[in-house]
Amino acid sequence: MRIGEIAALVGVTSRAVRHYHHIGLLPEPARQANGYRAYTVRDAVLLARIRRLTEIGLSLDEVRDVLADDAGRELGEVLAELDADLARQEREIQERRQVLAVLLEAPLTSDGPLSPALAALLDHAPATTSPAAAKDREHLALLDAAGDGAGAELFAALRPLAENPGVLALYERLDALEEAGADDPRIAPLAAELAAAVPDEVLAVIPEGEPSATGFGRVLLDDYPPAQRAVVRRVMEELAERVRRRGTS
Amino acid sequence: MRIGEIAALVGVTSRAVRHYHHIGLLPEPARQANGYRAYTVRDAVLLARIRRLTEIGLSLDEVRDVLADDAGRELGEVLAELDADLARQEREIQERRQVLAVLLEAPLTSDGPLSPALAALLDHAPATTSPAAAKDREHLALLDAAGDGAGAELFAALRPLAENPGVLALYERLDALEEAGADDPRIAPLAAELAAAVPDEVLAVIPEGEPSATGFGRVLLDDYPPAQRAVVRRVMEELAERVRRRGTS
DNA sequence: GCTTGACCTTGTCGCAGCGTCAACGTTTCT
DNA sequence: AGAAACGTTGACGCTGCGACAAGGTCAAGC
Repeated sequence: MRIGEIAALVGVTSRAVRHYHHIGLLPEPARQANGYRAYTVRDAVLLARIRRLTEIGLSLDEVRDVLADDAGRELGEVLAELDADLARQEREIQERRQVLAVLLEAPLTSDGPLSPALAALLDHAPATTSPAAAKDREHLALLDAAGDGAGAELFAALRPLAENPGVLALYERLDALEEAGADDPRIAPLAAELAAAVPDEVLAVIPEGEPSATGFGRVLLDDYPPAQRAVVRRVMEELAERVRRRGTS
Repeated sequence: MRIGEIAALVGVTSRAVRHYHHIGLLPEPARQANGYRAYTVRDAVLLARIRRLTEIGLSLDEVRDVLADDAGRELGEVLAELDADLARQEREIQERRQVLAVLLEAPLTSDGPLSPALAALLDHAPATTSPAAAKDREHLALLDAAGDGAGAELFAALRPLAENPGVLALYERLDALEEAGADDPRIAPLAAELAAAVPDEVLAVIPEGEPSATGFGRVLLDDYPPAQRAVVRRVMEELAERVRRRGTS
């Protein structure tokens, strides 16, 4: 038999047979005078076993192991392990499909899919075209994807703030500072009002230490032009101060 | 932000971030004087969206598509397609696990897993140490894995032959011819008795044409030493003759 | 005898999504 | 000042072959 014949007989491609030779899974048969590989029925039987095992789902390495110690014992182990692996994959797929089902249900935001916690928060926030609000939403989305899962509590704690209609005016006052200098007189009062609007529940979620020391806080500040940055820094300082007072009282 | 910071913030590895740069998924940020990449919050937000999408199961190409036209419309299509794909995978896994369950149930043969049809046949065949019988089983296993699924009917048709206790004696007479010449006088009578033992049901499954013309028949013959080959060839010819007589009658 | 087409040969690249060196420069802590 | 922990580019590795390149071989038809 030549390679095309044995491949067709067993139901694999010639390329696969050569691949099995290359990785030492199937021994190279003798050659004819013209250099063609000359296969025997033994080879075909072995190749057929390889095909059966790969069809079940074994990797070529596992096939090699199973063929190596030709007791049937190892096969049992490998199959059991494979079944466990498939069961795990099945669970993973089901979980992902559940996530997908939720996402397909919800209206699609332009920021891509969000966690349910954040989606709920944004749902309750009023519609606005304020750039500062948009930036805030981006920052929340970033925190959402940060992966540590700590965002959920924060989002829940922010719910009263989102429902507070006075926040819109504060956002507009922040927008007005986009081109202002760091010494603008509007900074101090706006920061005070913003800090006052933050509900106490949020304080419990704020991480310890100076806010600008953590990478996240510093990076957020860098995202703002000078006057806005001054406002945000003051708000963060004020909140940190409230955390300290609360911790000692 | 430097690369390690943005990676930790979003929850991916630095290597992944560089990979996204390499494939053009995430634009390269400006560099600091020392050559380090300097990331902004914009980059982090974009990277976070990438992470959310890949976590859902999108390929990087699909992520690129979704980010490209930033309507939410394409995302819906991609997600639906992804869900369909996952559903398909889930079915495949379930089917393979069912196959596995059958295999784990049955006693493990040294020839590896067999189709249920062949396993049933070999279950009903008497135990023997005859080399010819072993070779026969190998050939059947080969046919079993040949993949065209045509083996199942043949195996069912062979059931009476397997249960025929006289077959053992015939196998032994075939074994005795292992070293014999092609002109041995025992060839003709053995071939006749073997052919007679083959039940009529088998004839319906034998493929048309001269048996030695098909690759499989010729190859099987080559697997035998001369005298045994002569026997097998005569049996095949005899069966072909019976097929013809049956077809015309 | 010559061409055509269907085989065969070895060797290499490609695929998805990074992990993991290598070999080297920068920053930072002690 | 030295070490540890960052950063840089570049390249190979993993799975299981498919696809191509650049030929050599063989049977059949003209």
